[in-house]
Amino acid sequence: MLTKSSTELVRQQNSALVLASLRRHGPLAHTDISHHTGLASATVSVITAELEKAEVLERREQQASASRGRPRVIFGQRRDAGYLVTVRISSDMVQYSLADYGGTLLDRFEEPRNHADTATRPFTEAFVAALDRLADRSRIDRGQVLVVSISSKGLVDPLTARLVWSPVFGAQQVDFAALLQPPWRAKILISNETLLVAHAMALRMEKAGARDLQAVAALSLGHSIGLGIARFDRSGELSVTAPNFGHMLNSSDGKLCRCGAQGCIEASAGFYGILRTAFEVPPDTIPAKFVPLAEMDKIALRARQGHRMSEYAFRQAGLALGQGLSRVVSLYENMPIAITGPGTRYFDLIQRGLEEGLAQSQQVRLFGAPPISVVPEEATLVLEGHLDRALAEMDHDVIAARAVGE
Amino acid sequence: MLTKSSTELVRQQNSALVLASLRRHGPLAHTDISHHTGLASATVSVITAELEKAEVLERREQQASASRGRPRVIFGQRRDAGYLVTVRISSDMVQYSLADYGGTLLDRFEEPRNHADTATRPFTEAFVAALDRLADRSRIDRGQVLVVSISSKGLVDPLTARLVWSPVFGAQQVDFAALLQPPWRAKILISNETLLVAHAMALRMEKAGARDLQAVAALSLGHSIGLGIARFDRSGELSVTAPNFGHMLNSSDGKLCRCGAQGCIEASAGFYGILRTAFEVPPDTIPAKFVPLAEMDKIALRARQGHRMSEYAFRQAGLALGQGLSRVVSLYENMPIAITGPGTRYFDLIQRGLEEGLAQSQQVRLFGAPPISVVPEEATLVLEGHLDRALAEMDHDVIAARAVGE
DNA sequence: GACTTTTTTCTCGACAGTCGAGAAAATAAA
DNA sequence: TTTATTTTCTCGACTGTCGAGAAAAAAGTC
Repeated sequence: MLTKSSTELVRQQNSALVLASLRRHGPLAHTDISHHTGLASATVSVITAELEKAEVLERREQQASASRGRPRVIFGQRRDAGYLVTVRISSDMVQYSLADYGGTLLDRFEEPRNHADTATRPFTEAFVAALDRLADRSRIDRGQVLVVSISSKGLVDPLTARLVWSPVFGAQQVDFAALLQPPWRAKILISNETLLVAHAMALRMEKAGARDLQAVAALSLGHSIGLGIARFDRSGELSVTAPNFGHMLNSSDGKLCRCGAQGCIEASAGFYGILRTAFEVPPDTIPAKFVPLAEMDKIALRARQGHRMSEYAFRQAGLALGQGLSRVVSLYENMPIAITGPGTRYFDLIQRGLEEGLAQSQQVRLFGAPPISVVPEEATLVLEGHLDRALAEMDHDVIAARAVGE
Repeated sequence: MLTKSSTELVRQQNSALVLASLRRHGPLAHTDISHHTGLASATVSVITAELEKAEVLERREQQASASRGRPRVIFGQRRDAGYLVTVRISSDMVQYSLADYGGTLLDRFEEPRNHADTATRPFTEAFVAALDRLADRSRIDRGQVLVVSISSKGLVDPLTARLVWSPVFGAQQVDFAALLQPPWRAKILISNETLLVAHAMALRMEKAGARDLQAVAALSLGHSIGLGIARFDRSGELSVTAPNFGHMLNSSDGKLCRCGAQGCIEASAGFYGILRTAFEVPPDTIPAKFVPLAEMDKIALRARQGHRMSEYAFRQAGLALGQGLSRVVSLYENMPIAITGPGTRYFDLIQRGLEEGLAQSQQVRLFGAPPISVVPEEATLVLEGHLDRALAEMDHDVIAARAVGE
């Protein structure tokens, strides 16, 4: 159902536009804002004045007044308007970061995890302690942290802010919102990790000036397989999803996946799947909990030296990925695909199978194979995604707060 | 990118809201419009007055003034505010319908097609002649037809209004816009047939009061296999797509599809695929151009009587569909699935395989199988979809016209 | 150092839109 | 004929955007 519009919503939309253009282009002068947003100068004045009064924007003097004329007044986010924490959960460590409203990283540390340990209790305790540590070290009032953005591999329910299924905790759910007691009042965002990568890739490509960009997919290769899809909807807004790609049925080959099903893509293309094939272990063997990169490197080395079974294992992984991606483009549309994650270092071994798998479908035969790029720096992308989503959320809240009179 | 908002856009949005509520609930009084849209009474007055002046709405006296008080003034669409034509192209016939702005069907006829005939020329000539015939028979000025909505199975490019790949014309494209010479000024809409079914199903379910409805999929079974997905996006608007489901890779079983690829779902689950398996024809045999329903009925009869190969053929079809649907819910989300098309009459033979195929994926194991319903009246649904899309387009144009001062 | 030029920001009045309250209209019941 | 009831219509207040031009603030010019 459509909803009614009103003059107040107009202001909200346009305020959001001003904040968004400041996010994209950095601090801007009145004139530039007007130019980027398409709003009349007078309108920009009213909006910036309001955001200034709300202590969200601040004026900065222009450093070198290059040209003559009245000097520009540059508006920028007040860094202390709020803070955000990002938490990146992976199987072997948890990374905590603190950033301000300007998007500047203030603090960061990692805590190793024991991947054998699947209990949630030690984790939740460490989580609360880590947040306290972040706040204390930077001397930030806990109430000033407005968003905590959490990412993990696996399935996520953004509405209830819970992990539905993760490789780390399985089906055990963690209610993050309940962990943050009163001095804390942050909103919890929870996202699939590869969703954040796709989000960041879409931002990068948009910034790089890809004009007719419709959608981008990110594929993360590692112990598990993740996919994120970022699409610009009709209204031009970015909407990202993390389909259950790793556990989508690939083929009824009986390969046991650690999720308990058989024939998942991950059972062929995840590190444990590659290892199993390379060592000719029966496909219904329960998968290894964790495969160190060093172990994978060894298999890759053998494959590059011509060892048949190792070569075959990587090729089969590529095939499963290619077939899976062909299904993605069949069910969505052709879109550029960015491959990230630790598995990118074996891309040479995977590529052939991947292309072969892609080529089998009508979609690819008709429209050609989607452009594939390899972007190894996954961690950077994840952080970019975290920041953009958390800051957008904060902007949104700032604007909504005006309505109830803050 | 977000776009700026303005008071004019507010009026557009709210006018659209009024027209949409009139579409959903039929002719309404001032008070009811206000209630349904949430707009203030005064606002409704201004909007209806404007639409009345634009000759889009008309006042109708209330028939039986049941209660006392000032009698209500009912607003309804002026039927003569514009007309639309729907064209449904299928392999054996083309159906033309004419409807008015109120959504009432005025005329309809069908023209048989020779399915052996894949040339576009005879078709385009018949198309133009049929449109002339519709206009003449109902004595409607050609300029009054504002939308021509065309549907076919296959892949469609809505932007250029062309069929990209259809079972009827293969890769030959038809430029419909070029066919309509000046007295005609209708806008061409072109949609995949099953997309319209999904659209109509979403409308029906919304009307039936499904509150938390996120998405619906429609699966059409016949000589070819079609899928449509209708989703309510964040803004609550319905967005529908027609993924290339029928030609998504199912498995590398070497079954030749009529699209030229191997292993498509259609090659197992389309009528020609079922026939091929039932008759134990080698899977790389070039598929039959057309399988009469009577022929399929015979195979189904044999299957129901226990003939092993026929039973197996249907079961394999179901398996391919189930596996395909499991991939759909893995890549999108769990959603109700409505099955339509001539193939629904064999649903009893397909069901087991379908459920088996679905059950293999983690998504289904975690969230359960999506609810499946059988809705045989495909033609009705297609028309409903046509009407809703065409009328929405007309409403949209009416409102946009105000901006340039009509 | 006073004036001019240039550039930017700020301010004002006009215009478009929504909203709530209450007046006006139109009917049935008393 | 009057009253009660229901609906539509109208008016003034409020919020918002926009264009034009005034005001501000610097550098250049004589």
